[in-house]
Amino acid sequence: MKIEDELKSTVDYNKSTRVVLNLMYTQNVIADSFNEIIKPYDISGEQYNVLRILRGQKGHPANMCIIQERMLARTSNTTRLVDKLLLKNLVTRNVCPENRRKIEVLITQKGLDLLTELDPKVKEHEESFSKNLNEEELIQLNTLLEKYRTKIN
Amino acid sequence: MKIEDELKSTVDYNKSTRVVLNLMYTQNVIADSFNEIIKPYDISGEQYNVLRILRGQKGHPANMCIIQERMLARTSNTTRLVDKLLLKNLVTRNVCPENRRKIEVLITQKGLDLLTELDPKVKEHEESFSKNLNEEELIQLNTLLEKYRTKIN
DNA sequence: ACATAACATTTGTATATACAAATATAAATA
DNA sequence: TATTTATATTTGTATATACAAATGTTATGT
Repeated sequence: MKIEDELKSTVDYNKSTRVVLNLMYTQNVIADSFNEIIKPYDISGEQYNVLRILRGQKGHPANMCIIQERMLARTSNTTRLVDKLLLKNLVTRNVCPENRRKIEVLITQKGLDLLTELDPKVKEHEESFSKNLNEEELIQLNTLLEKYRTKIN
Repeated sequence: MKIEDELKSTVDYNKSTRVVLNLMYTQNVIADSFNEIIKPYDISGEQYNVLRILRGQKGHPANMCIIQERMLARTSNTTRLVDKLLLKNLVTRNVCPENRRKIEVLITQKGLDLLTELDPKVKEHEESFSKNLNEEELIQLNTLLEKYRTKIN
């Protein structure tokens, strides 16, 4: 559906505006649908994102800086995000002995189990959208997005 | 820049995952850059969005339902969003005489002036990204996004 | 060694958002 | 006309986020 119709606009946007609105709107559609999936598991999208980052560490601890720079949305508060995960025993948190400024965050077995349970649902979610495009179009969309966002100085 | 590099991933994502992450991440880049623009004017992105909807009404009042269905992100609280705009005298709010359940929201001259001042900056913002693509690619990106998000039942 | 700067994280506070329940009005039905 | 249902908005509450300032630790320069 055209973005103008989604947003009930009576006038057509120009191409530059359309891309911005299309991107913002599409991201919202994806995020809403994703939130439906994780809602029963009582974690937020951001919390899920952190768990994924920690699993990607493959046993190596991640400090706050690392988590922050790998997150989709650079939240200003990784501390409180990790707090929430800690309360649910999905991660552990310890002061790094080599550099006491740093905090070592690790995913627990419970956290890994949660991700394993979610994996097929997340895969299904991703594919429910991507199946609307063929292989070539998927590659094209990825390429265009990467090209689009890159600010040239 | 590849999404894997942006998110400091050591492994490559599959195509479906890449699109989701690319979309989420790109939206964040755009939103962050947009927030920079409006920050000096002391309004949030959502508030700007509501003002744009109200200007689009061309003098016709909009009620809460209309505002909500035209917003990029369907916020669960249009009331408090309009509250904020009201405090800054950017909109007026009145009970609709024909249907006292409805609220008529109108943009004020002050609100229109603010938008006029922001217009060139917003245009520049949109074009700073879209200039990375040529005409054909822009059309392609819009088409792919519209196709991608459309859930087939 | 001491002062200063840089780094990593946390905390305070104000604002924003999500969700459900409450309120108020209008329309439909018996 | 009284009752129920539907519609439109608001409010309460809990949680999340943004931003700046504060804290604690390590590195650097004199």
